[in-house]
Amino acid sequence: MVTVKDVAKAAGVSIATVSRVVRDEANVKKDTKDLVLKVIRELNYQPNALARQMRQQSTKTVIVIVPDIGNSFFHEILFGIQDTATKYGYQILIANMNNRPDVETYYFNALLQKQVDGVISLSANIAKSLMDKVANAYPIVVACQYLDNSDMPNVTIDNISAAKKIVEYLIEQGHTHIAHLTSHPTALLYRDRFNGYISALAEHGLPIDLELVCYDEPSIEGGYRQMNNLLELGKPISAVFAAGDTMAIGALKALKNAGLKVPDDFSVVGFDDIEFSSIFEPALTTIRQPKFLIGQTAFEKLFKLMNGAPLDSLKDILDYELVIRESSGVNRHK
Amino acid sequence: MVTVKDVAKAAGVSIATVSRVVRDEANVKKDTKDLVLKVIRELNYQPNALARQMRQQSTKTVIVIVPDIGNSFFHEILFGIQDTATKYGYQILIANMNNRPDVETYYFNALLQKQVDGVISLSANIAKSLMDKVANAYPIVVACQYLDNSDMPNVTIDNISAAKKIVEYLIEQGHTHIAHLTSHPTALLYRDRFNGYISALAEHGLPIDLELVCYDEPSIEGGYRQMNNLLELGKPISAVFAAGDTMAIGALKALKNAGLKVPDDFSVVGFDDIEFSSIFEPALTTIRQPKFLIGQTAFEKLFKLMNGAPLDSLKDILDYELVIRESSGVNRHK
DNA sequence: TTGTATGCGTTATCAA
DNA sequence: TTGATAACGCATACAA
Repeated sequence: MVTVKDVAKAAGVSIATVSRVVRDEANVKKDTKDLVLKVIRELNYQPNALARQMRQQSTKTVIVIVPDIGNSFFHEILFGIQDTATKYGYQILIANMNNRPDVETYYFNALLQKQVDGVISLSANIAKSLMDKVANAYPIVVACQYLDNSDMPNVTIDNISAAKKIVEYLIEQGHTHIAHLTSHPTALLYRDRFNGYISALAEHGLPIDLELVCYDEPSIEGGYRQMNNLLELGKPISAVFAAGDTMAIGALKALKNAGLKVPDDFSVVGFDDIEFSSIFEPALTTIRQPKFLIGQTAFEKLFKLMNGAPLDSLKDILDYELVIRESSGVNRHK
Repeated sequence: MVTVKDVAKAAGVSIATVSRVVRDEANVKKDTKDLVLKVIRELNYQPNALARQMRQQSTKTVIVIVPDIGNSFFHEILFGIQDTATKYGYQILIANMNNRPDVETYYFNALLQKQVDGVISLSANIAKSLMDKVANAYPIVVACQYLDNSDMPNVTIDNISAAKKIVEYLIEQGHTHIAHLTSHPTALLYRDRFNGYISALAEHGLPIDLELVCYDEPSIEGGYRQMNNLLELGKPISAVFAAGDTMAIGALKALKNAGLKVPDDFSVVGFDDIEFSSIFEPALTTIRQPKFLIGQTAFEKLFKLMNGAPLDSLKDILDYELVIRESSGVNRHK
C-alpha cells in the first residue's frame, strides 16, 4: 500500500506537505504542489479513508434504517436522502430491518461505535426510551413514522388530516358506509389515520361502526383477508379506506375475486401512493406522500444536527396530495 | 468518549488486558475478565470501530453496486447477500447507481480507499478494462450481469438456455409467430436472451423475422411503446417474449388498451419474475431467476476471495425455473 | 512555506 | 496470565 510516507520520500518533501496537497490546503507553493501531485499520480497513491476517519473521528457516512427495502414506498425517500447526502459529500449506509424490530437496536450500535455520523430512521418501532437516549447524544432524525410525546427531530405529513381528506372525498362521492382497513394500532401512524377516518365520518354525521374497522398485516395478503371478512359481514358497505396502498391492492383483488366491479360496485382508496398503485388495474386512488421531499428534508435536518447548527423547527410537516384514479367513484347503489 | 484507557485505569489492569476481554480472547483469568466486563458496563464503554478497522485495515464491510434500487428484481438478491454477509459478520453498503454508468466508477474508489473490503456489482456497465484492473487487485464479484471474455468471478443463470426454454414453451402452445421485446444490445445479457429466442425458433423450423424484434428501455413504458409498434405492423403475431418482466407488463397494458384479451387472443411471457409479476392481472408467465440464491452465492464467493481462499469455480451458473401463470396459453387463432 | 512531532483508539508483539 | 510498547496512516499544533 502506498502511503503519505512513500509519496513524501519520492517527492523529497515531508509528509505534512503531502497531506496538505492531498487536502488542497492553501499554503503550499505552486511548484511543490505540482511536484507532489505528479508523484501521487506516478505512485497511484490513494489516501486511506480509514486513517483519515480515525484521525477526524468522522466517517461522513449516515445510516438509514429502512423497515423493509422490498417496500417501494421507501425507495423514493431513499432517493431524496441520497440526493441530498451526495450534495454534501456524505455516503449513506442502507440498513434493512426486514421488519424485525430487534435489528433496529443493533444498528444503533453502529452509531455508538462511531461508524456513522448520524442516523435517519424510517421506523419508530424501537423502544421510545432508547430512541430518546440516543437522540440526546447523537444526530438522529425520524422520518415517515413518529412517536407519542417524543421530541425527536421528525419529518412527516399530517396523517390525521390526510386520512380525513380522502375519507371526505369518499363521502362527497355519496358513500355513507365506509370501511377501514388498517394495521398495528401500536404504530401512531395508523392510529392517526384511524382518527382522521373517524373525524370525517363524525363531522358529516355518518354512523360509526367499529365492526367495519379491520386490522391485519400491512400487506396485499392482509388487505385481501380483511376485505373478504368485510364482505362476509353482509353489511351495506360501498367503499373502503385502506391505511396503506398494499392493503388497498389486496382489497381490490378480493373484490375482483368476489365478482364485484370497481369502481362501479365499490370504491377503494389507499394511502402512500407507492409505485405499484398507478400501474395496477384499476389504478388506485390514494394519498400521495411527498416521498422525495421527505428524504431531502430529513437529510437537511440531520446535516444541521451533525454540524451543531440550530434547527428551524424540530418537526417538519410536509404537504400531501389526494390523487384520484380509477378505483373510486360515485356511489351508484344509494 | 470512553476508551480502553479509561476502562484499564478504572479496572486497574493494562489496556492490553481490556482489549483481550473485549475481543473475548482465551487467555484471560476468569476473575480479571469479570472485573473488566463489570467496568465496561459501568462506564458504558463502546469499542471504537474506526480505530479497530484502522488497525486491522479491514472494515468488514462490502459494497453492493445496484443499478437501480427502485427495481424490485434486485431486492431479493440484496436479501440473499445481506443474509450471508450477516452470517459472516459483514455489513453491506448499498450503492445505488440510479442507472448512471459513471457512478459505478465513483464507487470503486471506496474500494481503493479501503473503505470496504470487497465489491459485489450487479451491473457490468463499467468499462471492461477498469473492471479487470480492479478485479486483479481487489475482491470483486459480478452477479446477474456479466461481460464478454472477462475472467471476473461471476454468478448468473444461463440466459441463453432460459430464453430458449420459455420460447419453446410458447412454441409448444402452438405459437408460430412470436415477437421479442428487448433492450440495449450492448448488454451481453440481452444478446444472450436474444440468442436463446433465435435458437428456439430455428430449431423448430419457424421463420425468423427481425422486424418482430424490438428494442427499447427495459421499463413498462418501453414495453408499452414497442408492443404498440408491433400491433401496428399488422403481422399475424400471437405471442411475445419480453426480455424483462417490466417490458412484459408494458406489453400487457398495450394489449389491453388495444382491446385484445390475454391469454385468449395473445400470449405474453417475461423474464426475471419480479414481485410485480405475480400480482399484476393477468399474472405473468416468466423465467424465475433464483434471486436469493444468487445473492447468497455471490457473497460466499466474495468471502472466499477476501480471505484468499481458492474458488471452486470462477463462474457459477445457477438454475432457473419456468413459471407458468395467466398471461400465456394455447394459440387459438391457428 | 515547510518540517517535526504527537496523537487518534485499537490490536498485536514481545517480554515478563 | 499479564503488561509495556510499537505500530496502523493520517491530520495538525507548533516550530522553524
